[in-house]
Amino acid sequence: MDHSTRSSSSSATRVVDVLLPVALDQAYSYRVPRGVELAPGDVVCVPLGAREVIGVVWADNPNPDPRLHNRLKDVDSKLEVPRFREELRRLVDWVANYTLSPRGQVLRMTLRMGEHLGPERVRLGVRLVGPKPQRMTPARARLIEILSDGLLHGKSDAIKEAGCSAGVVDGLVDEGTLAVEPMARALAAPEPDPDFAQPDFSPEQTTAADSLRALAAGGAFKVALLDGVTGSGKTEVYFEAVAEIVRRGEQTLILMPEIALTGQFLDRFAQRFGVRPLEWHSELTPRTRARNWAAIAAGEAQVVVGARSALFLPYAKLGLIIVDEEHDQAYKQDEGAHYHARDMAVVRASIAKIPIILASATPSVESEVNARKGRYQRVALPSRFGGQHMPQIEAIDLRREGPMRGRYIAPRLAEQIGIAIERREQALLFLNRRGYAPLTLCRACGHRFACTICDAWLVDHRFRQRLVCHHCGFSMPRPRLCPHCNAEESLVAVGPGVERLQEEAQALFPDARTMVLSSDLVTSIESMRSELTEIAEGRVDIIIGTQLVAKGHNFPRLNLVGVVDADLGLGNGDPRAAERTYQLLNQVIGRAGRDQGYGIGYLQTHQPEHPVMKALVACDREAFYESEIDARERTGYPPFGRLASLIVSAGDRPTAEGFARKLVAMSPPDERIKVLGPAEAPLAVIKGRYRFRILVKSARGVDLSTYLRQWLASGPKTTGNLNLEVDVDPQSFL
DNA sequence: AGCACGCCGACT
DNA sequence: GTCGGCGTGCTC
Repeated sequence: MDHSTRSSSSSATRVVDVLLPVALDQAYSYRVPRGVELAPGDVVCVPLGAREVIGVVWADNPNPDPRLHNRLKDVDSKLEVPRFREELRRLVDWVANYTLSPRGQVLRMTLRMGEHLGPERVRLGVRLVGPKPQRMTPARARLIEILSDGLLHGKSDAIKEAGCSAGVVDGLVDEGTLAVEPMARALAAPEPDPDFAQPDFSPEQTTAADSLRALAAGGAFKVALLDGVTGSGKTEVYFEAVAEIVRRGEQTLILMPEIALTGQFLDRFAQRFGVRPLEWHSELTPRTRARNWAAIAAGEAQVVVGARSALFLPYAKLGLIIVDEEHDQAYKQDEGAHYHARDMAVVRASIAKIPIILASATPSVESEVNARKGRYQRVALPSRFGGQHMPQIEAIDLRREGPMRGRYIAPRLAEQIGIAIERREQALLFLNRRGYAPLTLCRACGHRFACTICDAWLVDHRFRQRLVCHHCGFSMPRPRLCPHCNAEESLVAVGPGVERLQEEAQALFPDARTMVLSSDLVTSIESMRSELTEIAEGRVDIIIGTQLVAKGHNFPRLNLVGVVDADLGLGNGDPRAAERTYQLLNQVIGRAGRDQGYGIGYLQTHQPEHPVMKALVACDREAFYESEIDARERTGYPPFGRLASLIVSAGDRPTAEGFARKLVAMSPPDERIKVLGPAEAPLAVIKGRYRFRILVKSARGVDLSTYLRQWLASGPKTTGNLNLEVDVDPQSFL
């Protein structure tokens, strides 16, 4: 009897497989305690080793592995959050499978809510309720003055405003002057009003908005490419699709490549919908992150604007995805799971059976080809809003009319900047290079300052007074003597960076107000936004910036853009170099003339005959896409073929190279697939690690992920300091 | 990802 | 003699 009871109770114990947010591909099995009901998608707390982790029930497991029978632990508890929908679980599985990442690593991105889940901490407020105290002090007077409206003020706000301590409040509470009460929780996500403001559209915009509204109302998986030149009002047009989804009571996700730079976007959204959307990015405080996560999961947040990681959040009822600036390479994540957020957004839309809008002024070649082949619906806005013209673009041939040695602003460009300043307009000098100079060398002995653990020169950063490695972060003070030959005053800075450009601009225009915008000078999203506001309000004459300035700001007084080195991105042998240069320069020059409508861009180049420069100068984007699509088709590069890159790295060169060779030797033969290399990676050493690259190239329809998985499973395994990184669909070849 | 376990250098 | 460095390897 004893025996039968035990066996019946053990067969009644349910077991579930729980996926954990750690680098594990496999789900772990846990027993479900009596009285707990669990279904796939439930968020649970389980023991893992010595700690407790949050995981998600992935499946029922009627036949747990008998080898584990007495090692199974119990699920600790079920969290009071909405269940993960099947749509999201399938996305996690899909992305893990495609990118060859452990499923747990992908799951981790969906659970980024911090440790602050649970009931909201109550905020305390303070209010004036009684007569003035008998003893009045300056601090008490300030506090009472602030509260004299009789309304409930946040306790900490009031204290800060009065410049007093919490003790002053407590004292006045004791005397009956003030009362402390809990404050109602501010809504994490106020509701956007789809009819808050009616847009004033041109006929062209109206047509585009109608198409997108129909797409949104269709409620089925469909991809639209919203292809509109800078200044054409793309954002306001896709807001109409958002409004449609808001009316349906569903959620919209708007992905942005660089959420730090979206201050103006949030305001434009508020102008259309009356409130700001919910934000999701890496700089949220843990508390806000948890609150926003919960609002998204509960479906309270109707519109979410986020960086790529927002794609993996557990939306309650996602109805539309918009990928703004879809061509931007910031969508590619190159750490941990290597994924492209635009591509995975299309995957999520297809799994969820919802529409998706890809927006860009310069679509990626991939999206452009999909639109040409009819796989994506093209919605075009070919002209600027309000009859403004696109900026005119001229090349400055540095071989014929370059600046004198050691200077970087050509006379013709300098002259135009002078004219712009006289007109009280702004000029933007664009150079995609941080710091003062990319190389420092000794005039006496030729010594060049290189990073000791990377294959790279040290970049002179005058602002920080240091020489810095851009790959590992190493930095050292700029020495007075050459460390090689001890010569004094012999070090020279070679080549330009934005800081040096500022020096030159300041020398040319001593009365002009200049400002450098570069990612290494940005300390926080807030300071960045305030600097952008300063520029937008016209308190800067010459803006000097890296690619940070290319993205999505509207500077009303900016009509002149000078690209200091238009060739910079072209020479590195990357198959996407031409595309990226075209997109970046187009975007930067598109900053000009958005309000007054007579912008002009100058391209300083050594190769004005290059197809990218010719297409830019002629404002002929068709010519660019024709030549680029043709080249990709000829060479079998994406989207006409597929690529994966394997980077093998190790603490020493022979180990890395030996492993890479062994790996290539074991690649399964397949006539549709070519395995190239190994070759030394373009950056052969980073942080003291030697890197070799293997390139896998296949025809378009080949399932590269499966091929790679089978290959790597049978190949040599990485141990010790050997590391293998797999990147399916690599974007960059550095 | 954590966290423990494990095997070699400078200290209460 | 221990404290602790972070390399290696599990975690149902």
